[in-house]
Parts: sequence; structure tokens; C-alpha cells
Amino acid sequence: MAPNFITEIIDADLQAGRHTRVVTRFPPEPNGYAHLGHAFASYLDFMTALDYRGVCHLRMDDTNPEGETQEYADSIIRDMQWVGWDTSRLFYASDYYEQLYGYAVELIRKGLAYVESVSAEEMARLRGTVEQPGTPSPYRDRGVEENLELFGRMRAGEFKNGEHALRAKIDLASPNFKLRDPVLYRVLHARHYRTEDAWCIYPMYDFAHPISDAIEGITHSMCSLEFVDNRAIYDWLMDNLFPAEKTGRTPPRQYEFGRRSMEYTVVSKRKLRRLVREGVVTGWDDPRMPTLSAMRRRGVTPESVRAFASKIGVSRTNRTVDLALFENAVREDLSTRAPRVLAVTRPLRVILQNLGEERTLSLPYWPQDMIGGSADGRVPLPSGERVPAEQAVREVPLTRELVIEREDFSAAPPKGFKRLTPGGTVRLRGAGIIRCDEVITGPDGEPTELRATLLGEDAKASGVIHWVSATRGVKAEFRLFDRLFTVPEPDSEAQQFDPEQPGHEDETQPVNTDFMSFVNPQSLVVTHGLVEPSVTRDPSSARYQFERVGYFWRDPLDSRDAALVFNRIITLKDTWARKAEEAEPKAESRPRPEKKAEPAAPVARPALTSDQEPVFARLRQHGVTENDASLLAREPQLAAYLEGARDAQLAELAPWVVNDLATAIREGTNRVGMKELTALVALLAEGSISARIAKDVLAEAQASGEAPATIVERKGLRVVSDEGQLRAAIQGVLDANPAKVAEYRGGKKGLTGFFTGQVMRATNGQADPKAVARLLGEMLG
RNA sequence: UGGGGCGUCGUCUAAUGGCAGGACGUCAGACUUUGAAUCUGAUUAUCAAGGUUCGAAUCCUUGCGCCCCAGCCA
Repeated sequence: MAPNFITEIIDADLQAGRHTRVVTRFPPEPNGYAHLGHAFASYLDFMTALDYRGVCHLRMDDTNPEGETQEYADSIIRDMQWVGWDTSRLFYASDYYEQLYGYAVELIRKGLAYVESVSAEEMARLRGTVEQPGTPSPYRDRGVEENLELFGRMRAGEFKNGEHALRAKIDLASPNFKLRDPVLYRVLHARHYRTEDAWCIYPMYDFAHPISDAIEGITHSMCSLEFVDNRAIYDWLMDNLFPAEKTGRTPPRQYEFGRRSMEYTVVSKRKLRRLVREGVVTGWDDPRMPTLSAMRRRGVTPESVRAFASKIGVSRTNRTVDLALFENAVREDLSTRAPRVLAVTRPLRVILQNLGEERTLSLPYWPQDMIGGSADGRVPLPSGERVPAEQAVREVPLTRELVIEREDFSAAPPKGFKRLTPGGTVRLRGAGIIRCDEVITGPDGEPTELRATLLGEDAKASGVIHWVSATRGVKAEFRLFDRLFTVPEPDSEAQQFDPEQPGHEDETQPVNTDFMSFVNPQSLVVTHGLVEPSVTRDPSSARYQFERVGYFWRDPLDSRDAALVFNRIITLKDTWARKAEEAEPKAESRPRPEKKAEPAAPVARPALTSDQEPVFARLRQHGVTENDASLLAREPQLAAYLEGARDAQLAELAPWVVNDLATAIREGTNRVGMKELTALVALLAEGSISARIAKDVLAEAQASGEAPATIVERKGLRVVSDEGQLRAAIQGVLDANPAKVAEYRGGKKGLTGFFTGQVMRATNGQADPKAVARLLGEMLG
């Protein structure tokens, strides 16, 4: 796991002793199949734990009986194991139902939760709007005993769905809607796949999730960005149920990361379900789906999936990843894993007129450069066994009748075509060079057979093509998969039209903007051809590179020994195909989005109220800049800081207040008074310290509470402008970095900043920057 | 419209006031019995405008843009 904002937090927690080990958790809801998004999140959770020698729990977040099934739970567990995670620490939120109930009772006893008895609609109405605070329902102030009794009756099944709900009593006026008395429990007469009919009330995510974390001793709880607002509830529950004083350990904390989606696909469960339901794909494991079970079936390796997750990194921004990044991870893994064999997916018959007897060729599974790149000189066979390179060969029959790829022959070749043409020559991979003597065409004018001559090794050929014996080759079906959608972002291209979220349709948009209309009709192409006979002796799990075609393996469900079916895992990169496509006049390529170079409109200063105008005017009058004066006038807290300052000093003081003190003043953590600041600024004005020193000292004073001027004195800080001293310091830096000096003299003038920084560091920040700049220029020549 | 989150090459990600770096992609060249792989080189970015500073992706200000929140879903 590359260092990221979460590992930074963990490092700090470990350093400070807040935690002594790392426990994370991956909490999927078993209401669908795991997909690429789960792969990414699980990588973050499991890999972070692994890196810190901690543990990661796999927890089914199964608090909503509707839609959750054991089948989904099993499929997620299986997929997680496939990705490579240790799932031995397996938990179910549903196992905590009894404990959860107990914590709800505790909240009620503390007066922090109450039974609500208005309808859902009424509750929504009472919650208020973005502008208006919520209003308490008549039930908000029920007594503890009544709440306890009602909650018990809820559990006992005395009420119908929706009749009552348990709510936290937090803050109906909070600007954060999540805190406007969130629902903790709902009445729901539904059969749960694990607890069956034991419960008719179920806890909400916001209640069950944080408490599950606390029960399991989770230290760092990672979730995606849309839960940022929910963190307030998480912390509220920790404060009220799991304070460190009571549990003896630091409560878990929630951290949010940005989701990753991928181009040319969708991952929302609703949309995937729709693709399955409408028969666009054959099921959740259709190899075109972004689910992990689909990847497994397609032949993608778990190593590739992990490599991909690692490549895309983690940050606090939602991102849509370039499909090429995924493809690269898959190809990189397969290129060292998959032996090369020959297969023809769209056959064209070729008769070698001068070949009498059948020959048997011994061809290497690996090209020479791949063997050279192997560390131990060994390479894998299709079985996976690693053997010395000379043993990694198979027998390939060469017969009079064979087949080549249809697209490797062209009667009217485009410029740059390096394959077979009428009268032309080409090398058959591993077999020799042939010349096409005659083209037999069918009634439609398409070639149906070629007559060719096998030439000697001294013949010339510009290209190499693959082939298979027509008589000894084995018939096979090839499933050629391509991206499921024709546009990179089917979601956004769909113009926000979401049929399952009514109320948000834009009636002005034509109906065909639905993401379903972007399904790629070519996402599955099935062909029938031949594969060399050697593969029939290989285990069914073997992955191959069919030379010049792509990486393949047998479809684990549909392939039979007597009827082989190969899935194309991924194509080879194909620069020729891309060029050929570009040559066509298709206006397929979308115009590159123009860099918007709008003339920068002058940004207007915010309007001031009549109260603020005089303050602004006065500050301006004493030389405060417009920018600073405006801010000071609008924030009375800041202006108050400057009260008592002499008018003449206003201009000098204001920038420090705005640039260096404003945040602390707003937060009420400022520890540098106006008098202290004035003293510091005086030192600066008389030239005994530099602005750099002043800034550093101010920051230190803010942290320690010591007066800035005292710090200056205690540390003996003063600006160093003595030329001799500076020269010595600069020379020291230059001597220590000869390579950088050479680079600088070679023209990399940007290094000035680097040298200045080094000198400043060497002089404890005391060097006079202007003098350093001058001398540096001089000494570097 | 209230609150919150986020803006760095085409894409993903580094740089925690001091060299805007890496990966993928793309382009060009070398090599090649895979138009692959490999190797070499090139290309391109700090949302905008002001400010502080010797020096700003980073600090301050004002804008702009995108995303999330008013489920008894998670």
C-alpha cells in the first residue's frame, strides 16, 4: 500500500499511542454481487491491515432483511477469498442484534433516544428544510419509562410496520440533516435470512455500523465519501456509549475515501440488476460485467485485480479511472503467465500445394526475449509448472491444408499492410514462408480458399501471421468480449435520467439518453475456428496467449472437452488496428474539449452592509489594502482584534491579522495578543529580523503561547546579512550538492529555489533572503 | 437556497512554503519469426483572479466548477 492520507493518520495514532495495533473491517451488504468498487474498498481495508501487521474483519452489514440473502453473502465471501483476502475473521452485524438492542435501551435510559409515533411522511415534514430547522414532534419528550415500554412492545411485535420508530435525540436544528434526530430502529415484519423470525425491529445503518465497529474493537473504519455527514452520528454514539474512560481503549474513528469507478461501465447495483433483468447480459457472472464473479469467469487473475487496486491509489476525491489502467494491469500479469499458442478465430482455408507429408514441428511456448527476461531461466508450461526454457515446447502438426485468420489476407491491401496478399509472401509463425499463388472466391466475391507454396528460408517476407492445421486443429468457439458501453461515462452521458429515482427526470431530454441506450451491441462477438491440438492435453485452468489475437482461457461453465469454448480475457494491444481505424473517415473521434480560455472577469468584492462601510472606510484611510479592509470589516471578530492599535500602525498590522492570525481568531484558539504582534512587527520594521523569521516565530507562538518577541530573544534569532557568513553558508550548500550545481549550470535555473531553501535551512531561517539571492546568482555564475 | 466534501498532465497519483515527480495512455525511434512484449526519447498539468513571501500546488481572500445530505436504504 503506497503511503496515503489514511496511513498518515495510522502512523500518527500509533506514534501517539492512541492505538497499539490496527484493526480494520470491510463491511459489504449482502444484497448483490461484489464488483470492482468492492475490490478497491476491500483492498484498502485488507491491505492496510496487512501492512501494519494488523487484522481486517469481513463483516456482512446485514441490517436490512429486504434484499439480503445467504446466496449473496456466500458469493461475496467467495469473491473476497478469490481476490486473496483472509476471510477467517468473518462477522455478521445480525449476530449483534441482541447487543444492539441493549445499547438502544441504554440510550433511552440516558434520555438520548425516544420512540417516535408519527408517520414517515410527517417525520420528513417535521425535519425542516435547508433553510428551516426541524420542529419537535409531540412525542419527543416522552418519559424514559414510556419509551422503554413502547420500545419493548415494538420488539414484541405489537405494532405494524411504520407505526413507531426509535430516534436519537440529538439536534433538530442542526444544519447537518443527519443529526436531526436520526432513526435508530424501525418496525419491519420481515424474515431475515439469518435471524429468521426472531426480530420484527431492525437497526439502521447509522446505529448498527458504529456499534459493530466498537464491539469488534475496530481502530480505523474506512468508508466512502458520501458518509462524511454520517460521521457526526458515529462520533455521537462513541461519545455516549463507548467513551475511552469506560472501555479503556480509544474508540474507533471513521475516515472517508473517494470512490473509484471505471470508464465504459456502471457499478451501481440497481443498474447492474437491470442489465441482468433485461437480458443484456446472461447473468451476474457474464464476463462483460464489472463484478468479481464475472472477472473470475472471464479469466482475469486475482493478482491483476489487486495490482489494479494498488495502481489507482486512494484519495479524498471521487474518480473515474481510465479503462487503460485496468487493461494494463491485466496484460502485465498475463504476459508473464500465459504461454503462447496458435489459434484462428475466423478461419480462411489455405492449401500448401507443395507440402506432401504431414510434418511435426516442435515450437517453444515462449518467445526468446521472454525467456531472457526470466530470472531463473525457467518459464511456465500451460499447467503452470516452471521448467527450463528448452523443455517448454509443444508439438504442432503442419499439414497441407491449414487455416489462417481471414483478416490476415487482403485482395486489396491498404498501405502498410504486412500480411498476405495475392502473389505476396508472408511467414507462417514457426513454419516457414509461403507465397499466395491463387485466390478462390465464393459467389459473394469473398475469398474462400487460397492456394499457396511453401518457400525456402531464403525467401523474404515482411510479416508474420498465425495459423492452425485444418485437419489436425481442434474446433473451438471463441467468445470475444469488448467494453459493455460505447461511451466512457454511461451514467453522466445519460443526462441524469434515472428511471429508478423518480422525481428527477428532466422532461426536456429525449428518452434515449438512458444509459441502457449506450450498451455496446458488439460487446460480445462469438466466432468458430480452430486451435492447435496441444491444448487438449492441458488442464482446463490454463491461460494462453493466442499469438497476435489475445489472452484466452476456457469458459469454466460452458467449455467441454468435446466442444471447447474460449473466453477472450483481453486483447493484445493493437497499434495497427488503431491506425486503420483512424484512416477511416469515420467522425468517431470526439473533438477534444476546448481549453476554456474565458477572459478572466474581474472578481467583485463582496458587498458591505451599512454597518460595515464605515469600518472599511476608516481602514482604507489608514492605508489598509482593499482586500484586507473588506475582510476586516465583514468579520467583527478580526476587526475587534485590532481595536486599540494606533491608526498609524493599522496598515502594518492588518496583513498579519488577515494572513497569519485569522484562522486562529475565528476558531478562538489565538494566543498572540495585539501587543505581542505589535512588538514583533516592530522588530521586523527595524530590520533585525526577516519576514521569514517573523512568520516562523508567529506559528511557534501560536502553538506554545510564548510571546513572539521572547522567542526571538531566547533563540537569538536575527537576520544574517553579513556577506562573509552568507558566502560560507552558500559554499557549504554548493559543496554538498555538486550534481545539482552541475544541473543548474547546465541550464536548470529552477534549482534556485532548491539552493535558497538549503541555505535557509542551514542558517536556521535567519539568512537575509535578498542577500542570499544576490550571492547565489554570483557564486553559481 | 443551509450544511458538508473535493478541484495537479488525456487518466490515476506524488510533492506537507524551496527541482511540479511517477505510473498508465499517446506520439516518434530502435529491436522483433506476435503490428505484441522489450528498450530509448518526446509530449502534456497545479480551476480562476487577487494577496502574503526572496520563493506558493501548498498560506490568506474572493470567485467558479463538480459531488454528497431533507429513506423507517446502506
